[in-house]
Amino acid sequence: MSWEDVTQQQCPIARASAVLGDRWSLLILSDFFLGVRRFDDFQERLNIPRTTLANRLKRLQDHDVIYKRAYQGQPIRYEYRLTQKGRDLFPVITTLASWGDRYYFNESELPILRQHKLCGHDIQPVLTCPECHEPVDADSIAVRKRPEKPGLPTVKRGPIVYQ
Amino acid sequence: MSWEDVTQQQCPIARASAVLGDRWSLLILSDFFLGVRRFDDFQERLNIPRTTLANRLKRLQDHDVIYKRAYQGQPIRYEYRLTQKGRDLFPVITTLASWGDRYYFNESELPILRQHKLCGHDIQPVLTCPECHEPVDADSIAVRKRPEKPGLPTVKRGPIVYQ
DNA sequence: GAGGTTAGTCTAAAAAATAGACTAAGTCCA
DNA sequence: TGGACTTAGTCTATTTTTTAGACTAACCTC
Repeated sequence: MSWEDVTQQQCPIARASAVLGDRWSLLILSDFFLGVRRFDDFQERLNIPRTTLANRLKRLQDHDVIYKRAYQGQPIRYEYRLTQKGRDLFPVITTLASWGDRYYFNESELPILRQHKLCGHDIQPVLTCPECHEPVDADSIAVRKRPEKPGLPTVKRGPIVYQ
Repeated sequence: MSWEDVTQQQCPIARASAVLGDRWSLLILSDFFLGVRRFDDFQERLNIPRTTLANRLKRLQDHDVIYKRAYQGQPIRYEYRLTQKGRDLFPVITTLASWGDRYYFNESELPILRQHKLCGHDIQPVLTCPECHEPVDADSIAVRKRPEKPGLPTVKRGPIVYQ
């Protein structure tokens, strides 16, 4: 099975990995959420090779996560912006940043602070249930395969239990 | 700047990318949360090259995300388990799965369903503010650099604004 | 002792990432 | 009119990483 085949599996993480599964994409996305839009700014901030950056921005465009937009003419110059699909990666980047903050920095030494505009607190957002509003973690979720349906592809990678 | 240097930056996403920034790690983690523990199970489910899988499991161990545990003697065989640090990646995998679900599958065709044990609903968890309990997205967060402090390294990649 | 199981390692080939020079198309300055 | 600057890339040769697939170790069961 080629990597292309893997990414076409019946698995949302496989689809997401086709877009974000490499050294740089999460870092590039994180810079987008910090306001970065231009090729040279990404390149200098991340110290990413120019060829690699061009390839990544191309792939993010191909997957409709960002789009290219002229910000001046004469000479025409383009910048990159998040699409709605791209903006919807905010929870992924935020939870990853929280994890990195927790395990690689002391609380008083966090490099970036995130303030909730509504209530004014500096926060690390938490995952909650949209129905009962309780916090959610690995132990509070039961995972199962979608039932097989005629006409739909088989789900191969379901939950497993040993013994 | 080498990749090793990038990953030592004052940035939680850079640290996290040192662990998870590649084709396979998010998929491997996602399988861990589905209960997978053994080398051959990961290998068969993901169709990952055995060499690559061995390298990834090694790296996840080096970063204290998983640990190796004997599950039988004669012949002794090892399985892999998530550490607390690994279990704390649940919000990352879950939000990524939600994003993949939203953009790559119809609602009635989601491959994996997640039920909140407490209230019984099938859910896609949402990100909320731990202080005021309101949902949080990119627009509701204001980001800033930690103020420079003597004795602490400079934060180089802060938010930027054009014009 | 033949064949099976599990968790890897080994090797050569293919693919991807990298550093760094270069290009295009305009600007601004003198 | 020419030289230096800006920005968003491309080009090329080299290095690094990934890959496929055969092989190994150590013990089991028949």
